[in-house]
Amino acid sequence: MASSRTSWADVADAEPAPPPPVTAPAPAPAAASNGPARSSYVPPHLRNRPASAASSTPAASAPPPRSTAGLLSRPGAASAGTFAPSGGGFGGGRPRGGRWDREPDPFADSDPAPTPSTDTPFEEQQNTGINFDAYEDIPVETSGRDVPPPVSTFAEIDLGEALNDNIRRCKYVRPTPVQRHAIPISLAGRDLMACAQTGSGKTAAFCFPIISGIMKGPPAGRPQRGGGMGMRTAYPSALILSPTRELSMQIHEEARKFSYQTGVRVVVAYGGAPITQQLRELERGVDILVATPGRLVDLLERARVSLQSIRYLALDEADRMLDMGFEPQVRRIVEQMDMPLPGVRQTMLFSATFPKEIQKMASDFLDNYIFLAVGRVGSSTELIAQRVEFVQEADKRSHLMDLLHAQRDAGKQTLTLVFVETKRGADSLENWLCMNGFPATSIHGDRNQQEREYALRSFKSGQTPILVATDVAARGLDIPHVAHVVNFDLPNDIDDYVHRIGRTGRAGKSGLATAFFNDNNSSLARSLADLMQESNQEVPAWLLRYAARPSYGGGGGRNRRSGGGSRFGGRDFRNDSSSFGKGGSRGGGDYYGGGSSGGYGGGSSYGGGGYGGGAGAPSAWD
DNA sequence: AAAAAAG
Repeated sequence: MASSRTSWADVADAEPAPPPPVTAPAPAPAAASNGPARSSYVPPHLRNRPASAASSTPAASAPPPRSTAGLLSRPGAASAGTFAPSGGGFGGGRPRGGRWDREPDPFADSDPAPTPSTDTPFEEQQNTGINFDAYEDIPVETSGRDVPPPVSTFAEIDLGEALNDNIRRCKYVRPTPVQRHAIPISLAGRDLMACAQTGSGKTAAFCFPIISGIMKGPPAGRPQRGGGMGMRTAYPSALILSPTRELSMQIHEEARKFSYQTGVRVVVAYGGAPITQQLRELERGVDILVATPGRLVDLLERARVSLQSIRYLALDEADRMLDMGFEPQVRRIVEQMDMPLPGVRQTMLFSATFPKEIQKMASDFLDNYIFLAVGRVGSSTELIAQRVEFVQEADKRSHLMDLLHAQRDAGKQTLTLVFVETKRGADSLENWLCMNGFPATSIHGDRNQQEREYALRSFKSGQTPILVATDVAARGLDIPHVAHVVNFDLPNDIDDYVHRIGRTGRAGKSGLATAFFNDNNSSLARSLADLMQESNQEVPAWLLRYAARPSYGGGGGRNRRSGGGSRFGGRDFRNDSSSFGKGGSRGGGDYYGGGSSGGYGGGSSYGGGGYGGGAGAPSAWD
C-alpha cells in the first residue's frame, strides 16, 4: 500500500505533512428543502449544483441533519452562490463550528514514528536519496485494446483542484510508474488488471480516479426499483475490497487523505469490531466503501448496503481475494448481489502476483480490460538481502535468539517481523520470546481485533520491536522501519514469501530477510532458489542441491518460474497461447511467463541500473 | 495443511 510514508515521492521529502490549511468553510449550501429535514446527505455528483438538481436526489439513505461533514469543508462548496439558501434543507446559514461535524484532519499524525530507546535513531537509517530518474527505466507491459498513453506529471491529468491539494499535502511530487499508467487507464473508464508494487502508490493509483470520477461523475440517480431496500440502506458508488481487516483500515486511512475536502465520503467496514459504529457511519452517507468480504456480506444481508449504485469496484491483493479461501465470498458479492455487471461498472484489480489461473478467474469480473505490469520482480527484491539458513525445527528458537542478540549487540534498534505458519505457533513463539526477555508481541486471526490493532500499533511505534505474525500480516501492510523479516517457518507458496519479505526494504531502505529452511520446506527449494538467483542473491550450495532434487509430487519445473530468468512481474494470460491449465494447484503453475519469451526477458537489461540501483525504489511486490 | 473472513 502506498501510505504517504512509503510513496517514492514522499520519501524524497521526509518531513511530516504540515497541517492542512484551515479553510474557512463557507456556509453550508442549502439542499433540497422541500423534503423532510433528514435529507442532509447529497451525493457528490449533485453537490455544488443548483438546488433544483439536488432536490431530485432520492433521500432514501439520508442521515439525520448533522451529517454534512464533507460538504462543510469542500472547497467547491465555497462557491455556494449557486445554491439557493432556501431555508431549511440541511443548513444554509448554520453557524460554522456549531453542531456541525468537522471533517477530521486525516493528515494529523496519528501514527508517530517509532521511539527507539537506544542509540540509533530511525531517522538516520532512513534513506532519503531517491533517484527519480530511475522511474524512466522501469519496464512496463500493457496489453489490451486501445491502451491510453501514460502521463508523466499529475498536472497532465485533470484530477481537480481539491484532489491536487491533497496530492500536495501527501507530498507526492510526481506520479509513480503505476500511477502514470493506471490513472489514465482508469480515467478513460477502462477495466484494469494491474501488477504493481506497493509503496509505489498503488492505493493512490486506484483511489485518485475513483474520487475524481465520483466528484464529477454523471448523476447516477439512485435506483428506486425493487423497493426491497430500506430507508437506511447505503448506496456507495465505489467498493474497495481487501483480504484483511488491517489492510482495509490502512486503505481507508489513505483514501481519507486523498478525499479530504472533496466531499467524497469514505467509510470502512470490517469484522471483529462493533457493527453499530460502522452502521452509523454508513447512515451518514458513503461514496467509497472499503471493506473485508465477511462484514460486507453481513451488511448486504441486512440490506444496510446496496451495491446497485456501484460504479467502481477495486480488489486489492486481487489474487488473494480470488484464491480458494476467498473466491466464493467475493463471487457472491460481485456476481450474486445487486452489483452492476462488468461493462456497466468499472473494475480494477491490483496485485503483485497474478497466477495465470487467477487471471483467468478474474477475467470473469472484467470487461475489455487492460493488463498492466509495472516493474520487474527480480529487481524489486534486490534491495532486500535474502539469507537462507538451514535450521532444524528443534533449533529454530535458539537460532532466532542468536539473530536477535546479534542485532541488539550491533546496537541496532530495528523492527523485526517474524513470520510463522500457524496461529498456535505465533502464540507460543511470542510467549517464549517474552519469557526470554525479548520485547515481542503477536498478530494472528485468533486474537481479537483490539489485540490485533494494539499489537500492530505497539510494533509500529517501536514499543514492541518484535512482532510474531501469521500470514495475516504478509500482504499490503505498510509498516515503516521494518529492517528484518524472519521466515521462522517458510510458507509453502513462493508468492507468500515474496509478499512477506516485501514488508522490509521499503521506501528505498535496504532490508534483510532471513529464512529458516529444513526438510519440511523442500518443496519450496526450487522456487526459492530461482527467486533468489533472479534477485541477484547468493544461493547456498546446499539449497541448490535441494532445488535440483526432483521434488515430491512436482516433477520437472512445476514449482518453478519459467521465462528464462525473466521474472518480470506477470504477463497477460490472454497473450499466452500455450496451454497452462494443467494441474495447477497453487505453487505449481508457472505464473510469470508461459513462453520462453518473457516480456522483458533477459533481466539484466534492467539490472542494477534504473529501477533497483539502490536508488530507493520500494522493493515489495504486493 | 494453514491462514483469512461474520457472529
